[in-house]
Amino acid sequence: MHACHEHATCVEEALGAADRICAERELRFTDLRRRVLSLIWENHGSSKAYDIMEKLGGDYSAKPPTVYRTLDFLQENGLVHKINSLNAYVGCSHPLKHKDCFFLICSCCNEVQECCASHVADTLRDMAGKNKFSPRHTTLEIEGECQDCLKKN
Amino acid sequence: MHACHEHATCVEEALGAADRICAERELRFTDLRRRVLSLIWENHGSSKAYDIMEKLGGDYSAKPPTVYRTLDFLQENGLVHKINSLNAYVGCSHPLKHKDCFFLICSCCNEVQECCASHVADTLRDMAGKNKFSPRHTTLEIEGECQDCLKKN
DNA sequence: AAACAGTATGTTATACTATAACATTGCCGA
DNA sequence: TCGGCAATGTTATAGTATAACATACTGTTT
Repeated sequence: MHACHEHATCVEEALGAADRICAERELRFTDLRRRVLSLIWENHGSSKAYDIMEKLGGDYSAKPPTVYRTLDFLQENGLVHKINSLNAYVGCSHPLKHKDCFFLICSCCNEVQECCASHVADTLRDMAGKNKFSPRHTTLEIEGECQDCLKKN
Repeated sequence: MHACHEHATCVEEALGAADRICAERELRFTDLRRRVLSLIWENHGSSKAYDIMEKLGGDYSAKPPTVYRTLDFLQENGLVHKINSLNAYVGCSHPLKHKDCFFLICSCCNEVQECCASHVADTLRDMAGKNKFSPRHTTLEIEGECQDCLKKN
């Protein structure tokens, strides 16, 4: 499902992008934030907050507020997304232009693909408009089976 | 936001519809199930599981599994929907034909409007297809502000 | 009616998800 | 170096959900 065959590359790219974004915005991309983002990207699927917490373990012996605050920071800056239907978090594949994206969640291999399709966003905006509704944030998560898993089964 | 000005009517209609659906499917629409569905419909907004639990109180002194099991039953039979972004539940406005619906959630008045628009569903299905993805269930929740609240503010 | 099977509900305990409130540390400019 | 602010640590608790097992209810068969 994922286009990235050399997975270490994904992680490095994501961290590099985060470095740049934080530098531009004069935000501190601290060791903790870097480590959490890295852990999230090391997963092809989505990451649960408490799993991240355990992986931080050791030196950090992190507690919930530490993890949630870090996740909040990453979300606010478009570096990760929360998947509401899973209570889990995924790295954003294209930070900076991360508006109106949605997710294809394979319940077989657990991978999550982020998509952006402006015509989908347009359709949703039109529909909201017809209902006289002013949208602020859209949660669009489609659960199903990805191509690879369909082939296998 | 809601079309129903005589709110008691909504509740009665929803209970009546549930009666019919359960009868058709030879399911038991027990007192507990009826009561939970009624509590959900008495709210214009969405209902939290633990709030429902408290309202059941008295005679029932319900505990979490009782409430969640009842909610599961209602969901499985299309009588209520879970709003993942709120961890809350709403009554389904048109049970039996409850496929591909989505929600407009006003964060000002907390009302939730359920919508079905086949062209939205079509757009999403196309998009999934282009990504070689076979969708099973879609979570589409749009948070924003409804017409009434926009006017007021 | 009594026995039975299956569904529904009750009960106890616990897992999982998230935040409040306050303390401490670390960074950076005045 | 002092003061201020951002980041992280710490303790406690709130909020959401399920597992596992016990009991009760409903309808059918004998």
